[in-house]
Amino acid sequence: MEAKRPRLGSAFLLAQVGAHAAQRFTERIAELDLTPAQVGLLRLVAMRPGQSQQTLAKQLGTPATRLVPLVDGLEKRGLIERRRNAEDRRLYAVELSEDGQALMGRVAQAGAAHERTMTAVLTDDERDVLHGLLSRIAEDQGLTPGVHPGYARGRLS
Amino acid sequence: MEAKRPRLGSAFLLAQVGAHAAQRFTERIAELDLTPAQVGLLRLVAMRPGQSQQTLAKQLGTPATRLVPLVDGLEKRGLIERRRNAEDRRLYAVELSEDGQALMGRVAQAGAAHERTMTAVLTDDERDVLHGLLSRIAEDQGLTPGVHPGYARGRLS
DNA sequence: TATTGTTATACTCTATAACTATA
DNA sequence: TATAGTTATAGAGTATAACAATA
Repeated sequence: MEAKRPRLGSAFLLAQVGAHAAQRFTERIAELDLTPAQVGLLRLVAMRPGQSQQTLAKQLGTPATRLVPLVDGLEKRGLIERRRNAEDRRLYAVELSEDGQALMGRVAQAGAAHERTMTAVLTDDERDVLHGLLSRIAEDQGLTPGVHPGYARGRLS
Repeated sequence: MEAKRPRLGSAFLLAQVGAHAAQRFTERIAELDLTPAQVGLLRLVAMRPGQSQQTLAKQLGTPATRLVPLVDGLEKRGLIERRRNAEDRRLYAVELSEDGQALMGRVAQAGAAHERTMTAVLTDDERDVLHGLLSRIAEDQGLTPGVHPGYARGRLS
């Protein structure tokens, strides 16, 4: 029973390969006892330390209520710290702890290994070309660098 | 407060742009009162008509129990038909109705429009290059043509 | 006994809204 | 009164397992 093979557009391929990439990365960071949501938050906190939870939520496009248990878990593991803002004591200033910074180093290693396996079939030149095309699409589509759109909808990967 | 801008790898860009592409496509087909899960099933049924629900579930990588309400909804709308297999009456033979085939034509139109907007920033030559690179990665990673990996984990996007 | 399809239950996850503390 | 953070509730969606029909 042979299947008809419809022409698959680049948009579908992007969604398909992108979901696969997210899935594989999820498996890798699971070895560090981290979920994609946690890594996304850690990455944002690493990029911009000291922000309030409301600000973080807005940047991730997620309701603030989702951040509370996320921050709770990472704080209990000693990866991030909530410090009270002296000027406005309603606000927290969320920062990475030393352990958190060390863990982000391991996340970066996992990301590098992930990068290699995902693009293993390409030559170095082709990798550069792909990166350039994807960067231009990301910018054209108004995507925030380093922020996965999945946060806005609860679906991570 | 300027942010450090870490080097974003192609793997992350793939996940980010891919999730965005899936999100935008979801919005487009919502105008046809369809979800990504429904479109994925319709596409598979269109490619290989007459298969049983168990076979469909295996190809989508999803538990068979998820297929039941999915098929139910599409059958009630008259888009697909469940016919009993005469040789083995435990099995259904799932097929597209005429309305279902017509709707898939509109889905294809939505997909084409989606394709144009997603790659609007690229030249024709660049579109071909991107399609070639993504196709090779998809094959190298063992992805099934036309099947979005999200089915296997419940997350569609 | 094995397999297809279905139903039922429990579980996870999410958002909405109400609540507390601070401004 | 307005805002940051938290908690509580209810809802949607999922998988696991039990069930009925057919082989």
